[in-house]
Amino acid sequence: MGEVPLAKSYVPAEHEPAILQRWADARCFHAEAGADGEPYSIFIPPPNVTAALHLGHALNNTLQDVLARTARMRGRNTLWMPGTDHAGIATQAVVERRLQMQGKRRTDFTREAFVEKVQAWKDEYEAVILSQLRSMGASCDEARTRFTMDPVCTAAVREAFFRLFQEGLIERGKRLVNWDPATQTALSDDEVEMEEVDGSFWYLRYPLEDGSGHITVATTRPETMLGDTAVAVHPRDPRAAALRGKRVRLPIVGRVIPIVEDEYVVMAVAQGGDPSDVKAQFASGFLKVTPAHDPNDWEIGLRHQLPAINVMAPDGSISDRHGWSDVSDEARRFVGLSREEAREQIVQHFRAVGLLEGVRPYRHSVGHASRSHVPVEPYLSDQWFVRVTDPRLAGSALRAMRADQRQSAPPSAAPARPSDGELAFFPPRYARTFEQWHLGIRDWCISRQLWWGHRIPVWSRTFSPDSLSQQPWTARGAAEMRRTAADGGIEVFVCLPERLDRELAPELERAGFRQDPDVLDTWFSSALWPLSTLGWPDPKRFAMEGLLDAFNPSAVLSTAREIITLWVSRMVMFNRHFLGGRLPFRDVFIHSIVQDGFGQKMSKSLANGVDPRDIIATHGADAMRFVLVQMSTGTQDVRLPVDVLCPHSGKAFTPKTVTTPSGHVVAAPTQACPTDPSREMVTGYGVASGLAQPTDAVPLARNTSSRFDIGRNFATKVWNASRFALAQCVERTPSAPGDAGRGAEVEPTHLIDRWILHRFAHLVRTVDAAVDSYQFNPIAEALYDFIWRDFCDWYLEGIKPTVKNDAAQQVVLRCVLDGTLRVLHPVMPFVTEALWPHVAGMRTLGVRGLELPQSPLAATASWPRCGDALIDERAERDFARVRSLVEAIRNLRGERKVIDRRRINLHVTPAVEALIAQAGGTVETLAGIGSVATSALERPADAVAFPFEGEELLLSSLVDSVDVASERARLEQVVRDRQRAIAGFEGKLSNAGYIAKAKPEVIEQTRRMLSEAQGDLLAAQRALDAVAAKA
RNA sequence: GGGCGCUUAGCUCAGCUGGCUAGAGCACUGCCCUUACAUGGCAGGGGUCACAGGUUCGAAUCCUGUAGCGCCCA
Repeated sequence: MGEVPLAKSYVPAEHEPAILQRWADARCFHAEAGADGEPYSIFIPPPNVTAALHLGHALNNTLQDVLARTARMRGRNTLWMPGTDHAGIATQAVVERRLQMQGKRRTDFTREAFVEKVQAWKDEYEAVILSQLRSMGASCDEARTRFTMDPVCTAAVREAFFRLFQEGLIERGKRLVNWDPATQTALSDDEVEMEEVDGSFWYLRYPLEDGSGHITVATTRPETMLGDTAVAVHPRDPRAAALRGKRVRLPIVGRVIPIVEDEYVVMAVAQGGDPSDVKAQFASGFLKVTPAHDPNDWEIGLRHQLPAINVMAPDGSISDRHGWSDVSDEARRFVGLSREEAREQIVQHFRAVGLLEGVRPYRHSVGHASRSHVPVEPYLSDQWFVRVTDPRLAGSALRAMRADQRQSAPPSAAPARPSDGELAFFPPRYARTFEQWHLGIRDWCISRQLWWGHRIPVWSRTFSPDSLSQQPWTARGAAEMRRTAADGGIEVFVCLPERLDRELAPELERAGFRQDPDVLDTWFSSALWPLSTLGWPDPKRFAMEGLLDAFNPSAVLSTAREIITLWVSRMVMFNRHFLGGRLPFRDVFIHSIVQDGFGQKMSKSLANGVDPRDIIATHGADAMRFVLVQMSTGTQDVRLPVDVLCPHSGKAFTPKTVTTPSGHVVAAPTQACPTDPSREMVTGYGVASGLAQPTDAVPLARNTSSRFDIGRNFATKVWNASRFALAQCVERTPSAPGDAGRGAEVEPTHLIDRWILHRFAHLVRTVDAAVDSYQFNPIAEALYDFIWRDFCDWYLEGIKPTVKNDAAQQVVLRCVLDGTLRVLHPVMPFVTEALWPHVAGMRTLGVRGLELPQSPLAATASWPRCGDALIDERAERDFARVRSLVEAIRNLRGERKVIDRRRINLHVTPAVEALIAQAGGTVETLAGIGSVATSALERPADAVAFPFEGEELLLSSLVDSVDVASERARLEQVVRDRQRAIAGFEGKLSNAGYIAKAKPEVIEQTRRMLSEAQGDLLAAQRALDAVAAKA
């Protein structure tokens, strides 16, 4: 080790595979429950198996890896649990779409055969996702990789469902759900996207029953009028009193329905509605109430005990077989029409009979199914629900919140639970999202009419009341629930725990019971992720003893904003419910969203996401990780302009764009080669939209982005700085066996050595604080500034003349390099691991106060421990003076275009001479000084003066001849500059309020700066006089 | 409708509890292929901190309002 000379530059692809292999061989990311160190765990938010990961995932996983690697190096027993999610509806949809292209449908197959096809898709993408994670350097415990439909996860789902069922927290209910008539399944709220559509407001006249006239309702969905069971008016509407107690006769249907008063109704402007409210401008003041087909009407129906009449079939057509019984002859001709046709014909009818008062165009947002893109129908149907509104669930989630992040008092609970008040959000503002959600939470519909997912373990049968005998199932370990159906029959629901499947399921089926065909909402199994992956409820069965107690609760969940309600909430509720109040994680970190160059979120459906493997190919994994960490600020989402990489020429270019039907800007399906326009390529959007297919001649183009250049350059810089540092350490003293890095220690004496150690200690402190508060951008900034500016620009340049012959300085150099690679490792694991054998292999002596125990791998090296001995404020101050002196001189050199090679002479005062002596050659080296003269007595003919710390210093032999005019101009500029500064400081100091109220140290600092500026001014004026004398 | 965020250099973004002359990277200009690094070095130009009020000795930072952009929930 340490003998192989380092190549001239760091080429990621030449190192990454070998390093991955090194980590795999060492199994250094595998965690066991009983291992040394306090447990630290993170559960990966399992990515959907619908598609490969994009940079949004890469961002989240990089941040988790930074946390995991840091924890591991700090000596924590660290588990990062990887895995993937089956994503019921999304995955089924992609597979169905693929079948559709072959002209087939799901129903052409048996359920088992179809599920097998989805399984094949899952296997393919699971493998892709896991390999993406691996190539990013994610330090997951691969041996523990889980999939949400693994047997171990299924066991948890079954147990959770059974317990909730037994506890009365699962119920069968007729509710309005978001129904997708195309796929004929219920959708959760988050599977519904609002889209702006051009619709209309139709104004329909409903005659009053007593023949005294009519009222006019305004609606955007006239076809639902068949199911109207009331008309509502705002109680403050001036017309309400006269109508109180009256009824209307519903046209077409003939149903006589009441007029109710409800504050939900938007008043028309003419009746006192808010003129600035668009709805009020369109409102008639009367609202048709259709509880079975509108969520707001459903609520009104509940308030006024109105019947709900469902007039549609699951496919969205008008139907008299799903709850509509009072079908009149006139209404019969609408039965069987699609909802679109029904709308048209009903409007037609109203027009024909003179009851259509008007139509006004209206643009409004309508919920669309996120997968099938058809308008969602609020639909009354039988579904399974989890009663999350129960205090045992939602209330428990609220009580878990940390007191300082809560706006409202938590619901009281007896008894208090162990993790009450421990859940914290970073950034804290997201606590509000969590709290608001739980305060307004609604029961959670968990059935999905799909084939891909966890099948609902409930068997049911309807009995007539007289034939219902004693059912034997509960006595044998099952749970049972009964309810009376609309037709008077008794429905019996039997829920089986998994262990009884084999025995009881066949018996149930023989007894006429049928298993619910539906599957559970994906989030049901996701909600159990921190439990199921650790073997709950039966760790022995899966050889996972001890894991649950060691690694649950986890340290932190890192996820995106919208997940707070979808997933975070449900994990908190379930984990606490099933583990006696224990939280699934103590901290929740919400990361920023990666957008494309047009400010659009990267998404699979838009295909504007960039595959992390593309960036790894062009820039390397470390470069990608560094930039992602750097982009992670607490406030803003991140814009990432994406370029296309031409497969013909290898050139990156900005693609031509098109606007999609949905109004998004994306790279056009095909692009021309930037050097040879006759050659073309296909973009990711081209493939995803089906508008283009890659071929040999027109291949798929990968993406890249110049945003990652800085990361690539930084990795190169680290590599070369290390290479140089290693080359300086000529006097290698091989470490004695067994002395494990705690041998003799060196006490640094050079100012520059003391300074860099101080800076290093400061770096570690900064990174520690940033990691602990989940502030990722400051981690990257601190590393970059320290390594590039402090270490490379100042330290390495400064020690060049001395280090070769100074063994003690070599020790400092090696130790700082070693420590730096450690602190950098969590962000850039590959380049640090590649350098590690060379650097670690060379370490012999240590520096007092800096603990760097030896380790065979950077990944398992311990985090640097910096003692107080490294803190040296004095060195910091003195070196700051050195820097400003060097900068002043360089500034003059730059202005005069003095080439770097040319040595110049410096004339200084005794005070500055002392500083230069203390710096021990650093000033001469960094400023290109040939000689330092102590006397300001004589002024060489070619002298150029500059102020420094209030004194006049001179440089000579800068150039062969001095241009007096430009010299004067420069000095006059200095004078003006200082005069302006002095005026500023004096203004402050002459302000009585400032003197009276500002902090003393602030005033003191202003005074110091004033006096220095005054000294500088005098020096500049003296120099100006000297120039004038010459002219 | 409720909630949250953003607007700082040409571009992408820092700037925490108010206090040095507002920073970084890229881009731009000049000089330099000096034996770690041209994926580099040195120097430089560039900002009425969206707008209008207010609080304060002092505001990019705190408060109010206005305009624009975006996200989440309903």
